Amino acid sequence: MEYTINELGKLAGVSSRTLRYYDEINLLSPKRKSHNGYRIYGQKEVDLLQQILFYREMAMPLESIKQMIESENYDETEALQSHLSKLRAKREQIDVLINNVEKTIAASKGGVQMSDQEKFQGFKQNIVDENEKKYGKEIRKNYGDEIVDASHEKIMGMSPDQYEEAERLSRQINEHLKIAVEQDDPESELAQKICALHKEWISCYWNQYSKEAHLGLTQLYVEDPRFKAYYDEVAEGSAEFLRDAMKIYCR
Amino acid sequence: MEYTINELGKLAGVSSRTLRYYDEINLLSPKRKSHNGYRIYGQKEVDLLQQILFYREMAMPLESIKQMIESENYDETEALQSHLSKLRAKREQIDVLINNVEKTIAASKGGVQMSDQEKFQGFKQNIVDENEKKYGKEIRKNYGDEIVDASHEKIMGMSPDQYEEAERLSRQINEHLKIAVEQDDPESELAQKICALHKEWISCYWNQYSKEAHLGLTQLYVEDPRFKAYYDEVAEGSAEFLRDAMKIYCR
DNA sequence: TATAAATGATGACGTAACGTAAAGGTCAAC
DNA sequence: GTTGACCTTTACGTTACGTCATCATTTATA
Repeated sequence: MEYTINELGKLAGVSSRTLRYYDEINLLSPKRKSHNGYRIYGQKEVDLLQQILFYREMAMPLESIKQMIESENYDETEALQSHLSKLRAKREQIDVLINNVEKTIAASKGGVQMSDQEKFQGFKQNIVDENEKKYGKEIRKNYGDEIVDASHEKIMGMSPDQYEEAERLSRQINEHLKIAVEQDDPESELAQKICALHKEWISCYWNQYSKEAHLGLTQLYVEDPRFKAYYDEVAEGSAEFLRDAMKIYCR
Repeated sequence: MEYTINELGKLAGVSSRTLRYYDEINLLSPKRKSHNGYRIYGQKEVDLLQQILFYREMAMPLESIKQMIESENYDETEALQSHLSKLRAKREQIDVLINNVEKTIAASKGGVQMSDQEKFQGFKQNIVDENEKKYGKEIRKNYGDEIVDASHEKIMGMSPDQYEEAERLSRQINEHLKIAVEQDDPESELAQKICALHKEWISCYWNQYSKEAHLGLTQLYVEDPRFKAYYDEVAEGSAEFLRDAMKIYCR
């Protein structure tokens, strides 16, 4: 089947402007242009648009969608599996929200009290979304979709206590790092303690821990300018220091 | 409890910029400013923010949220009930999407075929969203939340056939209207037939039909400049004509 | 067959909901 | 007494389109 821009738009529930925009940013170009310059979309484009809309539904920025689709190691079936897990996570989030609203109604009716913390249960999704926006591409490139999705699911399921614990660990690591970088000895007791803390910390986000993945992560801290910037903020050169210490720790 | 801007932001999972922006547009202002000009939020603001985030989660534009909250007949419990029904609708949409993805996986693996129509099942949400954006405020003002939400739920549940039927009716009405307005007789057979068709048409969207609501709707067509523009597009003065014909029809 | 209406194209400007950076005030802590 | 953590306002940038305006082409109708 071939479709004109409006036909495809109607089929998929998007405007023709949207399709023109997608063409403009090279996200989805028509199969060909007819002699009069009209955009003609074919079967392949229909399927691709479906994929794109899946990702868009998940609030992924178009730029990231583009990267994903363009990457050579893009596997459609894998992508669909990732969709599924994300959709399931989203449904769970909504269940949390439903629960929250029901609680709120009960609280407004009866005398049941809700803590301010509780009132924002279910909005934590935002953290995951932000994560996706900021680091999505690189992490997914390095670790694959399943791990990232699993991590996000884990965050979503975290209780306030667990979340607080992770934050506390993170602060502790950073404080120690500042001192350790000064001393500049990756073999020192402090450096190795930091590695242990860091292991604890990432275990808050990962489902299964492996030395290889952990070492790979600290390497990513050095290579990715945004992670690097974060650690340089903590202490100049702490990304490199952490990686060197981790090399020793992971032996 | 009192919170500074960052404390509240952390609690609710939004940025301080967001809170400042909400203050700027008078959506959520702090309880008071401390002597040094810092924004201080109190209990009432915490609760209101929770409400706002609920609506935002449903992709409602902030401007509409503002209108809702500001309207005198804003009833918190009622609003929460409306949240619930919307969340449930959203969960159903996600179920449709999950179904869709599973089908797509099956189609890519086995020989099962999927029609292009089917490929975009679940994205229909967009229609509802757009509706909300364009007409949300006025209709909600006139008809209350339950009716609007119920209507949206009904649209979400429509099969492609049903949807096509509604579209067909709409086109038919418009064609007849063009002729009838020319003749300019609201009592004519044609005019009354149009009313019957229009009843059929809105019954596609409404759960329970009433003459009063129907008459009210055609009155809204005359009063609201956007509906009016739509009907003037069909035929100059057709909004008024339709209302006049409906007055007779509803007797 | 002429002409109106629908559909397409390409700019170009507008918008919502913030992000982000610049420039500067305030306050606890070392 | 100055450093660093928060706060302020001002202002420009961004994403994903919506919405004209203007022009070409295609299709339906008089």
